[in-house]
Amino acid sequence: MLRLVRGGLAMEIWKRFNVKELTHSMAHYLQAVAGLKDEKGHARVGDIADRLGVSKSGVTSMLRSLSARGLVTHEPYGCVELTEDGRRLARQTESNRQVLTMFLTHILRVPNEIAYEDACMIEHLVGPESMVQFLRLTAFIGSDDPNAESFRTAFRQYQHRCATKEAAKECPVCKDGRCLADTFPGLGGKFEGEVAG
Amino acid sequence: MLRLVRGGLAMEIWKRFNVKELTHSMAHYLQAVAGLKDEKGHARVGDIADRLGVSKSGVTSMLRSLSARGLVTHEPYGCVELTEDGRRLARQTESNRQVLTMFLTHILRVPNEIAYEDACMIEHLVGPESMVQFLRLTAFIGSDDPNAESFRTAFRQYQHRCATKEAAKECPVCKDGRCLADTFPGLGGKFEGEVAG
DNA sequence: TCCCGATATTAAGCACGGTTAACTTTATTC
DNA sequence: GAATAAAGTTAACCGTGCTTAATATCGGGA
Repeated sequence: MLRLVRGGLAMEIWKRFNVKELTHSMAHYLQAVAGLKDEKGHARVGDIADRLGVSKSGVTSMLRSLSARGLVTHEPYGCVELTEDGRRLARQTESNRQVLTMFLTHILRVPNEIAYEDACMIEHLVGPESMVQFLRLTAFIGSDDPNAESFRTAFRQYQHRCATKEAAKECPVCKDGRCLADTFPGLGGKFEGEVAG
Repeated sequence: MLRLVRGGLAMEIWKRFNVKELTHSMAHYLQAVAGLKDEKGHARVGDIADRLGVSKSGVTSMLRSLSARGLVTHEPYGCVELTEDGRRLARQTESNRQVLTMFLTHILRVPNEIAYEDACMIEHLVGPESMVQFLRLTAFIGSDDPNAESFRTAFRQYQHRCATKEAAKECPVCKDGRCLADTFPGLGGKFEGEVAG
């Protein structure tokens, strides 16, 4: 599956993983700097290292990369500042994480710890077009629109039915009493009773 | 944010990115092998290289890694076979991609190309607990449950309202006539009229 | 059977994102 | 104001996943 990129050359979709605006690490460095700036007024190498659980030399090295991309400024032995681009990307990633976490916990009702981890893994990889739609769906399902309210109730009931094999027999979605989740690879019935709510 | 891992040591959530069962590349190599096996009956180095758009030496090298992890078998100059584990992971990743693509295109109505790319980026990163809930939500919204049907209609209308600033003024979800999408970083109103439907 | 072309592997190198150890700079304390 | 502690940097190294170039292996035709 190819798609054109700027310049006319083609690159397989899966390979674009490595040319994303931000790597997973970079996204978290930017968020660490933004968070420290908020909380303490400044971000220093040691603070970033502590917050991310990496060595100080690792931070120095990553700051070089981020500097080269114009996302932070950092003179040796000084504080780290986000550039305008860096601030924008930090905000965007943070917002993506919030929307995804909200969707996973409130709509899908995935256990919190799992939701946090999944959101953290993909926050920098989901494009803005999808993210805004995630936000719209989350907001709408949570709204007081009467259709949303009745949907919430019905979907909760459906999730409960799917959580036990016996109840799934009367499920309007599942076929032949087989929950879709049963045919879903890698699950092995491990979700019986797992859905909160 | 820490969480315990096997062995009692703690690892920051964001760092688990690098210790996932599969890397992004590995997931796609496995899927390539599975696909070639299906389509041609066998998978050879050159076929994999062509399908993924990488060099043959890159394939050889990656097969060494996958072999070491027990996901493929490959004797020099021979064909590549998936092990039981490799097959399982290939199936799981493929299934994840399908569920995510369906959710993004059918529920969120993200343009196809964008949905494919986003699904491809995150397919190996979303845990099974979240994936099965994605599947349930997608299935339920698409079902003929009357609550689902009225919800579909209402959500489509909401998406349309949000797609133009004027209509958003009457939106039951947005506050003060400001669509949530407007306060969402990195969008800059670029979604006016973008939602199909 | 020998040779050639296709196929595959190895070798060497690169960028990334880490590590530890050694060193330098800055800050604190007396 | 020097000694020392704390903070930061550099150097050397590692594994991953690619690249190109050179080499090795395999299979089919004269």
